[in-house]
Amino acid sequence: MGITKANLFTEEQNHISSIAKVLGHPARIAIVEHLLSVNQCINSDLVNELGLAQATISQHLKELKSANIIQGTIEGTSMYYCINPKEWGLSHGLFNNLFNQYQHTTAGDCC
Amino acid sequence: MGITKANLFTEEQNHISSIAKVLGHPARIAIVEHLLSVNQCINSDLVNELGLAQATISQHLKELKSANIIQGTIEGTSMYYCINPKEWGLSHGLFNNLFNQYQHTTAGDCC
DNA sequence: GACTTTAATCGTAATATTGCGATGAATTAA
DNA sequence: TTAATTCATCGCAATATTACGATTAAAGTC
Repeated sequence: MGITKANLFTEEQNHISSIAKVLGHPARIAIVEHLLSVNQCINSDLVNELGLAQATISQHLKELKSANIIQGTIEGTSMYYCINPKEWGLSHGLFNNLFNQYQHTTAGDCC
Repeated sequence: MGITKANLFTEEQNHISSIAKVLGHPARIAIVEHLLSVNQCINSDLVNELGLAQATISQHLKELKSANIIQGTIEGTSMYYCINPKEWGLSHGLFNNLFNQYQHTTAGDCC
């Protein structure tokens, strides 16, 4: 069937998994890391940086943008992309909550 | 062509994206959250908990296990699963590093 | 030995993802 | 106006993912 049964899960589970899914590709991690270090850049910068075709980078940017992880503004013929501060902070919180749920103390009776 | 060009990226980029990819499905988030709260459980527990078929849960568990996020031990006819503390801590660090790279101060000249 | 429980694996169908060449639309430069 | 720059989108091929029924294998119960 190939279609995820989103209705079985909570809003929060769907949210964090959708962020994780978008980060689940090395090119998109590389894009995000580049944006974190240079603050903002355009498509062609990333083509030079990563060695993927322009259409491929554009597609990855589209996915990052549709997940609200990045945002973009037009400037002349260029599209400047940067991290979306709000969603970035939100995602940070979601992942922190998840990872911090692990209790070393009570995890003694583990497999 | 549907195959990720892993050689273009660093070990760390491939590592964090592979963890993100595995967490990029709400069922696997739900499985991990359940393991975090009950410490250990078996396949059939998750079938009851999530409402997905046994084969589907088994497949998700396999992916979580192949990414080292969980581990399992056989006990009779059951397979007990739990969080893999080492990989969990490692992943926590990777995501923390990523999210903490965002600088509110220098991000003023953003798009 | 026959039966139950448990879960991995196989096979299959539907859908999604990845990557890129080609095309098109928009702005800037000459 | 013509040409160059920039990037989104289309269309396609290769591959991966999701979901589940059916089957199989292993261990425990009667």
